[in-house]
Amino acid sequence: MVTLKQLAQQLNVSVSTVSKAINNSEEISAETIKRVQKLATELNYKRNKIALSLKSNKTLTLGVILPDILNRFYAKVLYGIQITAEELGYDIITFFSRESMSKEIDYLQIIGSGTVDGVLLALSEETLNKNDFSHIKDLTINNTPLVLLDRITDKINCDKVIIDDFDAIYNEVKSLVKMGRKQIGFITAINNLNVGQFRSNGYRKASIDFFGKCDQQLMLKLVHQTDSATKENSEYYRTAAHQSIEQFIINNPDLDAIIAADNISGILAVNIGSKLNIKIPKDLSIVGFGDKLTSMLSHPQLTIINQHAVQIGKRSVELLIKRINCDKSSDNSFVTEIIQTTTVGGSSK
Amino acid sequence: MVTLKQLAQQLNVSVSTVSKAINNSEEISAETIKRVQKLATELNYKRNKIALSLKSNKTLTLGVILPDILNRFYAKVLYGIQITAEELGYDIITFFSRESMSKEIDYLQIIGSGTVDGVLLALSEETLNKNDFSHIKDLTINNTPLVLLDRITDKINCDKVIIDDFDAIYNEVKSLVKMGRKQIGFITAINNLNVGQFRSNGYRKASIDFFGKCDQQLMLKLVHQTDSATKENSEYYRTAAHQSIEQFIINNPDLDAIIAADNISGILAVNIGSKLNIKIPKDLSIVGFGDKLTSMLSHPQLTIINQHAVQIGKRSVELLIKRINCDKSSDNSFVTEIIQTTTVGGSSK
DNA sequence: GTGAAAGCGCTAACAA
DNA sequence: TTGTTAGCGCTTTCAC
Repeated sequence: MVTLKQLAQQLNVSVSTVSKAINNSEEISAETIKRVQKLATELNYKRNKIALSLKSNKTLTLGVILPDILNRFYAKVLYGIQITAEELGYDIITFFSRESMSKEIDYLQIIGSGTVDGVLLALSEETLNKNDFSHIKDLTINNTPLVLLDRITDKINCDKVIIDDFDAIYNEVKSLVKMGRKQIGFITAINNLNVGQFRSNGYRKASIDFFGKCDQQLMLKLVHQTDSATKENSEYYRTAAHQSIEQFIINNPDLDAIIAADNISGILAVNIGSKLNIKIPKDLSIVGFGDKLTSMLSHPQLTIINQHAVQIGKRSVELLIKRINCDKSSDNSFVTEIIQTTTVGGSSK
Repeated sequence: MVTLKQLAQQLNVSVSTVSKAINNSEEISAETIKRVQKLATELNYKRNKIALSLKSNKTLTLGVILPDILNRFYAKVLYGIQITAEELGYDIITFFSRESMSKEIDYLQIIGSGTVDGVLLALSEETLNKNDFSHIKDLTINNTPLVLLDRITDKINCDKVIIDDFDAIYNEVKSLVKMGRKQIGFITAINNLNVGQFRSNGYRKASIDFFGKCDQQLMLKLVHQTDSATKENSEYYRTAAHQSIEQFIINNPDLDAIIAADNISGILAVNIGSKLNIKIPKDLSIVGFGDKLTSMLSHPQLTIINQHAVQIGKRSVELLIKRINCDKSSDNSFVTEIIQTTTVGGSSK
């Protein structure tokens, strides 16, 4: 790595002159600037980011902690984060907590040592279950801006970006009712997450509003312990979940619609329904979470609720950087931004 | 952020004493160490990574450039990278080139300014097409260790990690032949990538070896321009590719096996075959790339060739860090590591 | 056992 | 217009 010092020596000028010339300072004569910059490009000089960070106390780097990158939703979130961060001149340093609280703590420790200007975090399942957020409050003490996304908690005071989980399901039930569906079931494999709860609540409220009651028989709650992300839970889904869903469909022959709260149950339901020779979506309309690709991969096509994951990433970064740049003293109160979902494809168009 | 200086002032000792005490130096008396460390934890002192980097000329950070995180394969690669990097004490800073050469160049520029100790790179489609790698050679000049993974080129001299694309397909054909399949088709949507070519070549060679010829009629090459990653090419797959595959299957009624070179065509083929009321895998065995989850989501189940993406990420990091730590002068020649694929699930077990 | 000083690469206030 | 100096936070050599 060539340094200012080396350039200065070769050109017989001082380091500060070179520095100023590199930065096109008006203090420096046009000629010197030219000489300096010529040599700089020749020697492929790049200003050392580390040194700049030390001086300016800004790293232009954001820390990102996501629970699980193998979940397509978070992959899209990360995509949105990276693209947007880059547009705004920031790098991202990325961690995957694998739904583990201790990993989350480790990563926050690493991040807390001056490497980042701000943190984007989606809480791990374990953290949410234990309902303990002390490790995150350290950030606040350090005055590091934080944006919580998707997996959030009321217990931390910061900017947040979420999707309208409750409304998403509520509106989906409403729309299915409008299309003439008489018995709408609900499957969830994520009732242990707060987003999962919001979705269940949306279903319950809608059931009561539109059918006068919420029949527990129509709600299938799949329960499994969180595996490490590498295992992908695929064994669980392949066996236990598969059977439960099949039983659920068989036990409820009058079902003419199913809403799945997570992105895998929906696809499974389509496959199982199709195996059971049920006409989808004619006799059974199935709605799940996901995106266009998810929808395309299932056959017959699953109707999907698009969570606009990229948008969540994007808005989170925008909020975070705004917070980083805002005057600490002017205590702008924190905002919670709600990204609207939309329904696309399949049967409910 | 509390600094050594502040600790020193509060304790009425010098900065260097504090530094040594924090680092448990033997020069310092046990008592002082205790005093210092007590205050340090009290004030939540963390040594400033940036300052350390500047001093040591090591960042303990790796740069990662992947073409597309929405591709599950690369998501898994990234997962493997992060986990392994963390184990070895490194952070990762992540970029997605979106298959664009200019993005790749931008990112290498950013990375080239002293922020990372080494680079992990899977080349963008555009870079491979243009066959121009000058921007990458800059790294070599800078003496930044580089590991190319999955998408590689002979033109760059560095460590590489790839999967055995040729053999994977070759062996799959072999295994299908052994199971009595008489007419094996091949579908590829990635013939523009070098990995795609390897796979096609594996099919060709195997066809010639086992059937005495390679019938062009049995090879379907899907062509589409690269969209931005957000668009997910889903429109293309939903329409044009879907039709082409359907025609392909209809035009080749004697087909009793299909190998798909990419992870989407295989799933599409399953869905289309099932729509055409073909018994899968009894009458038509379909093999594609992917992982357990992919396989589980298709119905009937796709047989899949597992690329062990996590393993690729893991080995890449290990090679890179080994290279970072090795004596620059001792010119250990570069290695190319080949990760073996395996076939799982579905019909070919 | 402790401290002073130099230096990593850079910028910026101030001096010349 | 150019150069000198100090300092960002830390480590490390060398005095004391």
